[in-house]
Amino acid sequence: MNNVHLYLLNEIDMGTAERKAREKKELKDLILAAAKKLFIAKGIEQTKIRNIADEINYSVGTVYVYFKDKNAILHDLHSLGFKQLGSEMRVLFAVEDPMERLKALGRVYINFALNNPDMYDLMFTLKAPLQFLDEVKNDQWNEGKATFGVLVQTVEDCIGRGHFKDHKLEPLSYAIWSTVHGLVSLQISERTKGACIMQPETIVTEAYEEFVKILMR
Amino acid sequence: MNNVHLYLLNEIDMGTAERKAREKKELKDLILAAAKKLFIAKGIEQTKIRNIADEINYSVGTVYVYFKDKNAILHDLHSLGFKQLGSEMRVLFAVEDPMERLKALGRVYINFALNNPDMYDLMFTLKAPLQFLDEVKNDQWNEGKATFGVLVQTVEDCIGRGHFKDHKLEPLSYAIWSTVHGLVSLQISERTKGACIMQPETIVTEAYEEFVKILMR
DNA sequence: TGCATAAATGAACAATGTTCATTTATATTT
DNA sequence: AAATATAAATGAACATTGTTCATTTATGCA
Repeated sequence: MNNVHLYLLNEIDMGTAERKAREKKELKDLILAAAKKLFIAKGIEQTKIRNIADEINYSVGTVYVYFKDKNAILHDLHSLGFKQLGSEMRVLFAVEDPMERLKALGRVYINFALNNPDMYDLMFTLKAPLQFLDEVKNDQWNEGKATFGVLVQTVEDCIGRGHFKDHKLEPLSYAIWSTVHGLVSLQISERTKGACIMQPETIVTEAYEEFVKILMR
Repeated sequence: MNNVHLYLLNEIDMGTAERKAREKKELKDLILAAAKKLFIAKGIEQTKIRNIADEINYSVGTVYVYFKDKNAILHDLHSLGFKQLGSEMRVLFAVEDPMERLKALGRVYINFALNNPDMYDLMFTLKAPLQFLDEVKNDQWNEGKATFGVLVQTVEDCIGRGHFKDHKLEPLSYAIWSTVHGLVSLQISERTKGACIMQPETIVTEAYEEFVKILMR
């Protein structure tokens, strides 16, 4: 047992450890991908852990080796959603005029929500992903904070250019967020179907146009 | 078997039938009251049919004699919620100035939601009460339609007094509904906790003030 | 009092999230 | 290369809960 021996052993150890870590991550990602696929196809409630296991040809128990419980899966997917929405939003920092950027932010947000309604529910409505935070991590909802930050930054830029005089930054930002969230969440929870006279397919974008008119006047 | 006999029999029949109908309604209301109490105390998901049965000292089966399934209970409670919210809103028709009425409608709506968060979820977020509609009744969501109607009527009155020039009635009304819905639903789904710097307790009312400022300018 | 109808019951079932003792595969040591 | 130790995967079994239905109990009527 000389130094060289030990050195080689450690090298090998490191190599296999890395590979194992990579394989673990790959299987975890596989589970997440299957979960997302099934959520989108059949809805979140209708997707059972057994379905996810079947989808990737693993046993139920394996899912629980990689995730504490269903909430943990939901939380990870919720984080993936924020990664996508966040990057779509941050692209808009390329828009110089903050008022134009603000308008575009709303459009991006609305499109994301209507194109990914289950993801949106996970990110902004369901309690499950936040329950995971309560149980396992600290209270900070970093994903939401970062995304809201993009909006606040943009509103601040607007104020810097002389808009929204006599308005408080954060309450105003929260009101704007609420409007677009309300637009899409009423649509996603199907509260526009039986209640409106006009076609529900266009009400969200039409209403956003009215909101923008009011905001910009 | 003479006519008088038949007449008396029918009289009695009618009386007992009425009493039975009343008793049936009373037990149904009892179940609903127990369900509401438990929902508020422990949350909707955490309230089991067995809990409701225990609460009123009846067996599980009895609940299913009076309600098709849990969705039916949720739908009836959702309707009760709309009765309350609707009457609170219609009181405001006493306010002559439609712009003042509009402001007050928002305050009433927000207060209702924050004081009855579980009811609000039932009325505007959860799918369950609407699933009952899909299964049993026609598609019309009459409760929502009537309540939205109060808002539309008020916005129409505002337009009649020269406000909101160049705005479409229903899209604008939907945008306003969306804002207050967004304000309260983000709060109820606890998306303000980890994301905002300021105290989440006051953010809803502060943001509503900002929205009103923008709307009325 | 006996009968018919309605109401209430609760044991049993099905679905589903979760656990854990056991088995299988992989890595390490001799 | 074989033995051993460690890690991963397994699926049967459990707990919870919505739901059903054959049976029992109560009520109204002849």
